[in-house]
Order: sequence, then structure tokens, then C-alpha cells
Amino acid sequence: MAGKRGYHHGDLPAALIRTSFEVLAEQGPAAFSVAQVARRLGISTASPYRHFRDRDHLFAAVATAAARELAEAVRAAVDAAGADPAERFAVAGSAYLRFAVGRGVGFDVIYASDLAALRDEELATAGRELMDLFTGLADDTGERTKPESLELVANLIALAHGYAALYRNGLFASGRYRLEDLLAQAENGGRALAATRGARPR
Amino acid sequence: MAGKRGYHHGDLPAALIRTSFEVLAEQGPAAFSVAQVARRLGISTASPYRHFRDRDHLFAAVATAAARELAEAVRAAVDAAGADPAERFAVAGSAYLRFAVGRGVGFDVIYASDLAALRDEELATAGRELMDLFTGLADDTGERTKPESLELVANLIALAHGYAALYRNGLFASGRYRLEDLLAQAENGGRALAATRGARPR
DNA sequence: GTCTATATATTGATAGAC
DNA sequence: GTCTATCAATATATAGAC
Repeated sequence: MAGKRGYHHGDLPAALIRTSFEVLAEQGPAAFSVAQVARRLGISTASPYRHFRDRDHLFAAVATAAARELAEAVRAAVDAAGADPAERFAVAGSAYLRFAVGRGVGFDVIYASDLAALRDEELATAGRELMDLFTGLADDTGERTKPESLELVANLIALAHGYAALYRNGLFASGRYRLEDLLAQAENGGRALAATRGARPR
Repeated sequence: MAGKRGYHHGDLPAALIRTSFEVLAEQGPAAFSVAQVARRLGISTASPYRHFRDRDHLFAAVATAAARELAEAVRAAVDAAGADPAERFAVAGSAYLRFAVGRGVGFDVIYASDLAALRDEELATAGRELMDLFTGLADDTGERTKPESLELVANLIALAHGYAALYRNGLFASGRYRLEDLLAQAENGGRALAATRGARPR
């Protein structure tokens, strides 16, 4: 397959998304560029525009894939965590952290305000399902009103995302911090958050 | 002062730092550029290089100023919060969030790994004092070993920074979230974190 | 469907005039 | 100490050949 001379790809759109993840993992969202992705694939900088209208449309496709993969990673981690709701909730936070660091993509990309303007249906759906996953885990931790559940989710996401952001560049990037330790800390934080009001049905 | 023809400034270095804050507040660290700062000040793009060796040295000066102002903002908020240690700790988190959103600068800039290579003594000192402030507040919340205190600080910072990052771009940037609500949520989160093991001397 | 070539914009940084 | 002018990178995006 793809044995002819010149530059070919069985599935360039898929290859573009895959390579975009590589760039994001190594340099983060801010440094992401269509040109760099094209260069890595050994294709011209014009080729991506045959498949994605512009930078943002490629980015949206990457964000959609990321939302799905993140949801899958969280589900897997939670399933492996046992039955205790607070534990499952806490593990969801560390799974987020691990994914965001490893892939260079987090909620900042998946829910980026720039991408919201695109009104991409697939991305919106993937994003909604991802949020539903987290709110479901929060609901299981105790009797809560809907706003209380949402606040709990927001706190967990903020905690995990903050760790990820500061690990990539900032306070925890100095080399004095090991990711494994931060994962454990984020889990402890998640447990503390889950322990607030109503954690166990009264 | 500065009444002569042509472009003058009583204190261009200070004006560069001030204007840098404006750019950061409006566009964030990723979009920060020397050229844009110069444009805003109505000076040539060459002028800043008379006062700062390069982009990173200007950035370091901004980060230093930010570290000091942030420490001041946290101190003021904490002083206004009363005597309860857990409350003071929680308020420090929301003060961080408010500052990071308003100024466009947080621990990602102040402790940026790029700037660490500069070995700027003033920045290092300001950064250390900022961390000491937070660890002091954490220590007051209960009997803790040093690693436990550091973990508590890390959790608070991550929580607050995550909110700030996602408010600027991401989950909370959609317009459906009000900053005041997020500030309250971050404070609740801070209280939950402070309530972990040893929050009150046993 | 991919390429070459190009137009346009922005950036960081320097040399040299005033 | 500020300016004009300039260079080299790098980016997005398009037109047209193959």
C-alpha cells in the first residue's frame, strides 16, 4: 500500500491527526502549527489544506479525537479503581492529569473558545459525553444537588488541569517534581474534594 | 516631562513592563511579543532591545513584578479574611485566581522553565518569597510534616491555576461561567483541601 | 491528491544614522 | 536613547501545474 513513487499516504487526514498529537505532546498547543505537522510527515505545507479548511478545522478534529481518547482513558482508570465512588472520582482526576501531560491536550484544547466558533457537531458531542462521564462519577460520591455536583466536577478538573499546566511549564516543570508524585497528590486532592458535604449519604 | 518632539518616555523600561502586563492581560503569555508591546507604546521595535537584552529578559522583569504584585494581592486578601487559618488558606487560592485572570500572569509565567535558564536573581528571590507565603498559610492550617504542607500548597495552586487557565481558554471560557462564581468555587475547594488530615491540631 | 511557488503577515534581533 | 531599515525565520493560506 502506498508503494508508488512520490509522496503518498493511505489516509492523510488520519496521519495529520496522528502527527498533530505528536507535536502537541512535545510542544503543547501554543506551538502547534500546520506547517510543522506537514514537515514531520514529509509533505508540502499545502497538502493539509486539501483535507482541512484551515488550521482551526484540523485542530478541531484533533480535539475531537482527544476528547474520545480521554474519555476512554478515564473509563479504563476508573474501572480499574474498584467500587468506592470517592476513589473512582479521585482516580478520574489523575487519569486526566496523565493524559494531559502525555498527549499535550486537555480541556483547554477540547473546549477551546476558538473552536467553539466552529460549531463542530462531532466535537460538541464528544465534549458533552466527556463531561457527562465526570458528572456521573461526581454524582456517585454522595447526595448532591445538581449545582453541587457540577461544582465538584469543576474543582476536580481545575485541580487536575492546573497540575498538568504547571507540569508542562511552570512551578512543577523544574525537574524537581516527578509526575508519579504529582499523580498521587492529585488523587489525594480529589479524595479531599469528594469528601465535602454529602460524600456519604447521611 | 517628555515634552520634546519625537518619541520619549521618562522611563521606558518601566513603561515596557507596564505595557507588557496589558498585553498579557488581553492575550495571555503565549501571544506575548516584544513587537506588539513596542507597537502599543508607539515606539520602534528596536527600542526595547536597548533596555532588555532579548525577549526573555523583558519577560523575566515582568515575571518578577508579577510575583511581587501577586504576593501583595494574596497578603491583602488573607489579611481581610480574618483569623481562621483554613479560611485564610482558601482565600489565598481565590486571590491567586483573581490575579491570574486579571493580569494574565500566573505561576506558569513566574516559574516558567524557559526563564529558569536565565538565572535571574531578582526573579528567583521574588519566586521564593511567593512560595514561602503560601507554605506559611498551609502550615497554619494544622499539624503537618513538611512534605504534607508542600502537597497542600501544590494542591491549592493547581486548583487555582487550573481555574485561571480554563477561564482564559477552555471549559470555563464559554461565557456560561461568571468569574465571581468560580472564585467562590475555588474557595470552597481550598477549604476542602485544608480540611484534610491535621487541619485542626488533634 | 499532492506538489511547487508565491503572497502576505508577524516575529526576534541587529546595524548604523541621528 | 530612539529611530529607520533590514534580515532571517516561520506562519497561514492560495493558485495552478501535474
